[in-house]
Amino acid sequence: MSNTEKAKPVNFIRAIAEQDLAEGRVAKIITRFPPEPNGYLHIGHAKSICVNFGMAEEMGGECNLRFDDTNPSKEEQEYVDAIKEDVQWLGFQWAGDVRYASSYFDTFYEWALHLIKAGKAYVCHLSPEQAKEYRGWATEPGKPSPYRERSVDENLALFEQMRAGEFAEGECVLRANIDMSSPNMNMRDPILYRIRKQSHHQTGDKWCIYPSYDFAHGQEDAIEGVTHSICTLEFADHRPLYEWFIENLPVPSKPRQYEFGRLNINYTVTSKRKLKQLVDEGIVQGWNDPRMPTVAGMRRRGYSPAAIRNFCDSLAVAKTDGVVDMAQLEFFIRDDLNKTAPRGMAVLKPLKVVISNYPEDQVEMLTAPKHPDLDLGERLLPFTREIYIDQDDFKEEYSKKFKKKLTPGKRIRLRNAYVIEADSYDKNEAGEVVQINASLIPDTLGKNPADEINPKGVVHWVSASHGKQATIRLYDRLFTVPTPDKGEEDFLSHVNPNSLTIVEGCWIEPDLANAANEQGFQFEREGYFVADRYDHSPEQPVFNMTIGLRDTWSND
RNA sequence: UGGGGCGUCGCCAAGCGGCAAGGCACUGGGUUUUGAUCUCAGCAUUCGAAGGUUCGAAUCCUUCCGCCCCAGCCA
Repeated sequence: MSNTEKAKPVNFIRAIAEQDLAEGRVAKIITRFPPEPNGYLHIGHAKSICVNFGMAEEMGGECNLRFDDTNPSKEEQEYVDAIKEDVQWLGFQWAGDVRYASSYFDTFYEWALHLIKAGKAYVCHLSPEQAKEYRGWATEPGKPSPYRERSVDENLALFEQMRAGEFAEGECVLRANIDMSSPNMNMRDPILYRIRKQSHHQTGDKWCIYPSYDFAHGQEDAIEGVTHSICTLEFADHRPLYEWFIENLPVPSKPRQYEFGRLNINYTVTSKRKLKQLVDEGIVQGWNDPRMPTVAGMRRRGYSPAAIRNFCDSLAVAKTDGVVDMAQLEFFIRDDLNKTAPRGMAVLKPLKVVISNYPEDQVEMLTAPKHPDLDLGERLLPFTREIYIDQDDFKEEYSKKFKKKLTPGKRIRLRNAYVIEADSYDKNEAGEVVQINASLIPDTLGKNPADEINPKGVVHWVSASHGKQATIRLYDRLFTVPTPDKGEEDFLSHVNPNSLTIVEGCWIEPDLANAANEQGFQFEREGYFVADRYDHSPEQPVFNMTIGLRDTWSND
């Protein structure tokens, strides 16, 4: 491997774009990210955003944000707002104003008229069931609709009636006149317009007919001068139709469509429909639940935009439809947070330690760097006679395996503080260890004990009298199987019932209570945590676990 | 099944006729007041399968096998 730069994953679309630029086929790369506002963006969209905005950015081009809002029955303004926020949070800015397919509806209507006049579109009164029959099947060609031969004038009049609301929903549609025997089902007289008597989040009640995806998408691209229209593999079959419209309509430019493999990650789902189901059925607490693979969820979980972008950029843009390991995403989350997150100490399962030879009323303000490498300044750690350590860091019996834990008669380094030795411990009626009685080894601040009996391990701690209490929410994967949406059973049957654990009564070092919402930290020896975007306050601190530290030792 | 797309290490993925990059994961060593980080090392005689062409094939040709997508008045 070269030590100056890492091998970058390939992007075959980018290679095409570079060639188009070099050969002068296009003067500037224009891409677009075209979500339908029918749900929140997820990690798969994040990759698409990185591809579209990233390519434009790096190649001196532009990328539009365009809502593909051609179906009012599924779309909402809430989603429009959330999507805009997510794109910007990821660190991208679209060229000019936000675009809407719906703002081109007048043009699409004119173009529909254009096709009718050219004898290339007709109003079809077949019912949905009949249309399905007429469409034929893979091995058998479809039959022409009995309405296919209507005259131009009749079609013009009928289409005007459709537009005027004189037909009921489902009564008729406008179809293109292409090829009922095409092996590509998309070419068997596809629908251009259907009736939807619903108000639209952008256009209100202006229309009761709405263009189909196929009749809209390429033309939207053409209107905006998009040069490279990038979408996922399942649209490859639509490309001939995309091109048919571009060829048969007086469009201002000729965009080209390219498809790449959609991003899948194991132990989660990336389908707006399924994510919506998790929300609607109350399995999670909303689209921005930290367990969700949505951009808003990952944000609330404490994933940084940089980490998400690094992950997306590590993925190749290719035509294979694979499933990426969650571990790969997690690597980039840790990688970024390790480099940037201030350190702190938090005790999740408190066990009191009383240091018998430390004066009861004494408080020493120790200092510790906020980051081991970065110059983020120092924090103050009050050290007192009573402190808390984690229950897991004390073992009643010493063994080689527990050499890094505190055990009776053994010493341990308190992180950023002194070395102590456990003298005895107390149990309650239930037999649980409730208190450690220890003694402080003098003159061990920043140095090893004079007797050279050095501690083998380091544990984190919080002052019992000066620490603050906090609620910490722990997360586990949302599904118990790698591919919850494959196989026979409903994906909901694989939901992990223990994906959320709320731990009350955790102790955090005092400064941490003042964390700004959304500030991420590394709680040393535990993992990365973020002050909840909505629920955290200095009075009632609430942290969400972003991800645990890499753990290479077998826990007992 | 007709059409479209894809099959290279557990996962992602280079390679495009000259003798298998890289990342994640994993394993082992070193450093360490985070069992983290960092660091060093290991990790496909083999490229879905079988034939063929060639001095030489993951790369070319045949056939076969497997997986995904379309058959909504969804996008």
